[in-house]
Amino acid sequence: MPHVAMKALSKQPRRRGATIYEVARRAGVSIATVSRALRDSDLVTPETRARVRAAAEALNFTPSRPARSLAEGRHAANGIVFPHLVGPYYAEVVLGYEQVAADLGSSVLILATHGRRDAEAAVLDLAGRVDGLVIMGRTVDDDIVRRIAATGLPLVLLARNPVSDVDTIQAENEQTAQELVAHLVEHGHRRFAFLGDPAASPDVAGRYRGFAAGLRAAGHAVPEPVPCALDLDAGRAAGAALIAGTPRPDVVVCANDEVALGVFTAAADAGLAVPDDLAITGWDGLMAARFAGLTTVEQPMRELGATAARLLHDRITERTSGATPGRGVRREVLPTRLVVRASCGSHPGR
Amino acid sequence: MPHVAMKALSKQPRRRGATIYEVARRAGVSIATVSRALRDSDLVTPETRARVRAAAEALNFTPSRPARSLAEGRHAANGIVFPHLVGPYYAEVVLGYEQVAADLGSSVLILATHGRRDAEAAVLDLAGRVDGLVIMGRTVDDDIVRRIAATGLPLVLLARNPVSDVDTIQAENEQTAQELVAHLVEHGHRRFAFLGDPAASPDVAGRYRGFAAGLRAAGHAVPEPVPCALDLDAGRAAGAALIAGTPRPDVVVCANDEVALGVFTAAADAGLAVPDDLAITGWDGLMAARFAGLTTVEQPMRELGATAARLLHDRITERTSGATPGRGVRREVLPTRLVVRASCGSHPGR
DNA sequence: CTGAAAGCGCTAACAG
DNA sequence: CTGTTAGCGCTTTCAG
Repeated sequence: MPHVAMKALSKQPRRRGATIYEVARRAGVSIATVSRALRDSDLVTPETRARVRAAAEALNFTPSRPARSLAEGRHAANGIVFPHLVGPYYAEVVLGYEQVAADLGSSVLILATHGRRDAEAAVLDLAGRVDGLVIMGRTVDDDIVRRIAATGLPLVLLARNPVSDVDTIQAENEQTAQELVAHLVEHGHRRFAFLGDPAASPDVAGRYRGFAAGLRAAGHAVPEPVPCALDLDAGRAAGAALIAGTPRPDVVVCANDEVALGVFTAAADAGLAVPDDLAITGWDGLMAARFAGLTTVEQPMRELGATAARLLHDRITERTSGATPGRGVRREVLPTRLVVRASCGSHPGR
Repeated sequence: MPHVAMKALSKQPRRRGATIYEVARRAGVSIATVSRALRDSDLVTPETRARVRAAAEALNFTPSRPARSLAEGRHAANGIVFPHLVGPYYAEVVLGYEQVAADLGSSVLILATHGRRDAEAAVLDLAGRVDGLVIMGRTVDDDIVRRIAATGLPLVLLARNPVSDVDTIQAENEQTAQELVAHLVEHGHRRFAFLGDPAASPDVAGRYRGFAAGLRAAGHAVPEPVPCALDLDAGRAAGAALIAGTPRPDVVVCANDEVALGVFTAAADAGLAVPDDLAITGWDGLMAARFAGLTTVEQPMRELGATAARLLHDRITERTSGATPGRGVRREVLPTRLVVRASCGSHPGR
């Protein structure tokens, strides 16, 4: 029995809905004409187009995306890889990305690597589904990035250290951190602590560098960073430890807002008043920071994603149109802004 | 000139990286063997497999996803459609979704319809790229849902009213809202206001119904809802209007936390003390609510997404394996929980 | 303006 | 265990 017959017998149709062939038959034209008509080619009579459209509608026809992609050699989709979506930061970045990517006509695929057993394989797989990819920090190693870049897939690194000649977008860290410390020094704080792990993230590393520079500029000693995961619970635990230590710091500079908020909680647990007993600062500019009265550094989370999407799109079209391919690596650093609220010390003037 | 030659002349290769043919040649086997070896079929000698793997690695080969999908008749991907990613709610839901979808072996596509000129077309396009789809409320009309369902694409509705016989997952609204109101009544509040538009979202509608029921149960009159978009700024504006009105309400029950936080701001602007001059409640259980001391109703945002992903996965595999197809529609309602904090009134006992 | 036919790169029968 | 080959559904020449 020829397997063609076999196929006819199988229960599950291999495809949902109609194919271009059925539309063609129904409209009394060839599949080529259907293809043209449906994509507004001007090589089709308005009449024919109408007939084809009617047939397509009647059959509730949608072209098969894989078939289209295979034939066209492109996916009309791009993706973004980030560690996780816990907390507002990555969510905002991804939103900014989706917003412009979709406006630019691409579908967007997302991949959170955190806790994934086989993050590398997942990223590699993703790379095969898109026309371009944004890869954030703390996801996969540089050699994976290199390997993907080697295939010629347009790539943009986000909040991550540059790798060979791949475009990179980051937010400013060092300078604003230094500014923050200068402000804290003005408050008269003397015993500083830094909560966060510079080794775990380029952003945190930058913030710590600025922190250290600011302290040095003021003639203070620079404490070692206190490693801490970037979430509420870790912040609370680390904060409690810091508070219990001797001598207790005057101020703890946290690697992000969630850690800072965790320290807030620890301070409350210990019956300490913020900022008088303990001053606290964060980083990111979350909504929660605002309502907690947390001094922080706002970074343009949404804009980071949006910028990445735009840059990626440029690279993709550049590549397609063969125009000025790879006119030099691009490195963008988006500005951040110190937002002073109550948690860093008393501001009598306000 | 035959177009085969043309092709050879074009600058841009239609495909990045090697094809299965090159790997086959390099490994000295057929493409079928390469395909098998790379997918761990047990119909291949360990030796052969090794040789193929080596060749593939050397060529930095990754199978073309469209080609695979076309041949297999499936995408190994599914998607979720939501209105936007502004604020933590949708982000959490999407995270929960991504988490389990990825664990279950699918790539995930996301689509935010908000502000999209052609949301319907985008959703239809998405539908063509996935093996199954989760559609949230406030995205596209029911007839689009029906149209997609008609193609046989597995579908799950989330935080949205049921449509024909499509599976649906929602969070409990009415009952907990009633419970919330009962608590407020105990506080002695008399003049209630509801901030949010029941017509704009099934969730808000449910909350308003519960609000009304609670008031009725307490023998209070039920005020009309005050329409309000679900974000900070809208909440602040609407809150200001409410505060300026006569008589000023004792308590404003907000459709979500962001609106409530906006009202907080408005109260601060007006110099009113919360909860003594004005009590406020929210809904969702955001991190910011915690730090603002906002009484709210926690809903399992992450779990909503996760549950949707699981249900969708079940439906997809069910369909594929031809097992008990569509064993009745499924409707799940996830529980929510009242979280009392300071904003709803004084709690002397605490 | 329309049709025929050649792929796009891979999977899965089928036949060794 | 491995190779041959027929599609998967659509786009795009190349000829009318």
